[in-house]
Amino acid sequence: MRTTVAPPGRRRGVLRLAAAFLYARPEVTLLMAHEYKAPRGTQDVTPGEQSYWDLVWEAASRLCAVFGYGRIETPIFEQAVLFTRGVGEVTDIVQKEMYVFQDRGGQELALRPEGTAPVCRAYLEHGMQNLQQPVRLWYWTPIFRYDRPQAGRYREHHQFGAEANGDGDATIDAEVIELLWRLCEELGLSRLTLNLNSIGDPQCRPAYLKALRDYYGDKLHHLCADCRARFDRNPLRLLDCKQPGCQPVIAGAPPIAEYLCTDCAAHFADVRSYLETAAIPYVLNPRLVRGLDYYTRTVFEVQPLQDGAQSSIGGGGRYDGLIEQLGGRPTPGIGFGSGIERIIINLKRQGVPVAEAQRPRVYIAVQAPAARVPAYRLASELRRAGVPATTGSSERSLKAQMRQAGALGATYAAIIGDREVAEGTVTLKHLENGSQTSVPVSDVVSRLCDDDTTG
RNA sequence: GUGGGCGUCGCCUAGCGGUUAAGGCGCCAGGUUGUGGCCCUGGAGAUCGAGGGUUCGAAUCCCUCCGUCCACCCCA
Repeated sequence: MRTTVAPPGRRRGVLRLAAAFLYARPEVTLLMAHEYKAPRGTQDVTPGEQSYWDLVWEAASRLCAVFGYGRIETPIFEQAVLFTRGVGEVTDIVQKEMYVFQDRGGQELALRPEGTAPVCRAYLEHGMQNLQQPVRLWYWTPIFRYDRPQAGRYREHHQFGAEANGDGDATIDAEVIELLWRLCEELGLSRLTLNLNSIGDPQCRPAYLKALRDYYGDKLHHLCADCRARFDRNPLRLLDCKQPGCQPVIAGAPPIAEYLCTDCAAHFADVRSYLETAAIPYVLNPRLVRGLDYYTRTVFEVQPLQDGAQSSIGGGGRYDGLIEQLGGRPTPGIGFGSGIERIIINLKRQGVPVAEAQRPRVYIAVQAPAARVPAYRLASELRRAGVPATTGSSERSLKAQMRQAGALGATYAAIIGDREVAEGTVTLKHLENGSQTSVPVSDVVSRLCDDDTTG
């Protein structure tokens, strides 16, 4: 005998039909719980996380003030050509990671994929060449890259960065590096390495690249597929391949230090000596190269000692050709970008303490309907006096409100009920030692302002 | 873009062909009449990521997609 239950396929069909019917009614659609999710690779920074962000923001802004850098904010999107021309057409950032779109007027725009080019654009646009040089600027901004997300790598992340334009002297290199390093110090991060290298300039780099290609030319069959691609596209990158099989070849490669022209070599020696003067513990890393086309001479990067993958928490370098590339007069520049999320990951890993969440000083519990207005008036007066005050809801029992007061970490609970309304008082309970007293309403504000230490 | 692991209440986890899908945290409500944190009791909360398939029967097996994590690539 056949069962009356429809086979699964058909049952689902019926359900689908019902669903289609429901969805056809807009008022129902709105009620259906829908899966709204933050886009892939993005995240919400909830109140519980803010202490970390505040910590980094405060250290960064304080240091920038000390170093004499002024904050600049540039638009979150720019003409796409700014980046294709500035960062380099063949870089990964431009080729496969930019969020590019057309606005309704047909302009090609890009969500900012890095911080340096916009700052240089603003430098030119505002005629900052006419200010005292160098012009020292810093920024804190979201950065967008269409990448495959993983730990510490997001499609939207935030960077704190600094740029000094208009002065090619090695002291500026040292200053900018010192700023980044001091940020790490101030935040209490330890076990970090500051890698340093010089990749030369248009005078000497071509000769080095030729030497590198000559050396690699007959060894391509020993290399990984990535390296064979790098050989054509970006030979400097051959040097920092992590494949074990490529290491012997890298070890025998000509070191760039021997190919630096006298100017670059002298500049690099100066940078190093300034860093030593400031006791900044750098490590020379002849394999350190950077992925953006605009870098010249000094390049640097701060890394945690641990794991290798996308661990860099900040890096940068000199870009003496960039401003000219963007249409300005030849103008030297140097800067860095640091990833806030990655800094925070390391703060957490290293257990760096952060401020605990903001807690109300007083929680005002409403015991009876007659107390609603007096309770709200008291809350308003307290806030006006700068005392963090949170009110309970008269819809909940006193017990529930007291529980909430404790959960929020309030120092005091101010209880107002029929008795207090009649007497013109509030019952003030100190939640840590449990003591409570009756206080005239008119005294509560001064009592909670002055009395900072005891109950 | 390439390769791999994983997806069960808000969070952490059990279950791995037939269970009313279990527990902890958190949340809510009680433990007598106006009071928190500990304890006790109860409750709400999960179409087991989504869609398809195999099967009498699927959270459990297969496929696709999505998400997430790891490595590569790249970078902060």
